[in-house]
Amino acid sequence: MRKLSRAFYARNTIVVAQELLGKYLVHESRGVQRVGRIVEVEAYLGPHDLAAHSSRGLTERTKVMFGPPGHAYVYMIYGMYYCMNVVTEQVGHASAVLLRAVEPVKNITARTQGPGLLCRSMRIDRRLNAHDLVSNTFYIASGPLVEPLRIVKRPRIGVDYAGIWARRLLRFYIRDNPYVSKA
DNA sequence: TGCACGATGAAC
DNA sequence: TTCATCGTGCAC
Repeated sequence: MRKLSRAFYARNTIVVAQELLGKYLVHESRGVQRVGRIVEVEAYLGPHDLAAHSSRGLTERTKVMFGPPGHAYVYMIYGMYYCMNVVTEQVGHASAVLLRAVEPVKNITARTQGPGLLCRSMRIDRRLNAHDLVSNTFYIASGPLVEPLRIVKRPRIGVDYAGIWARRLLRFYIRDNPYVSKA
């Protein structure tokens, strides 16, 4: 397992999103290290992307998106779930990749299909917002070399309000992987 | 200071 | 299709 560096995140968001597939999300809390293999993501391309939170401008909630790459943007949705994103590109670009599903690898017992369940199963909550992912307790790593993944591209989920941006193929997942969300 | 609503998930 | 549940963003 090789921890991803800041340089990995400081690149084109669509590239980072697709390369995050097959990587390992690691979170250690209260002495328990949980690991999940990322199988589904969505790219959010900055303030001009009407589906992205950063399209509302720099606010208290979205300021992490406007910050440096390689940090976690964690927010609460519908009053009961958290969603986790990885900030990409350069400071001010306000782009991120939403992690939508992982395949359980270590110390995960609950379901992991969908962004809310992913966070619940890996004990990711508001306290991890703005956390640096180039760290020792919360990070993403690459595993042993594998054959190229078959990646499916689809429109993003739950962003129908975003006009033409809702139709762009910015949701990526590993073909035939059973842990991809059904939505 | 109030209020409509959401990058969800589950039940009906 | 409806509902749980609450922080955020914006209207007033």
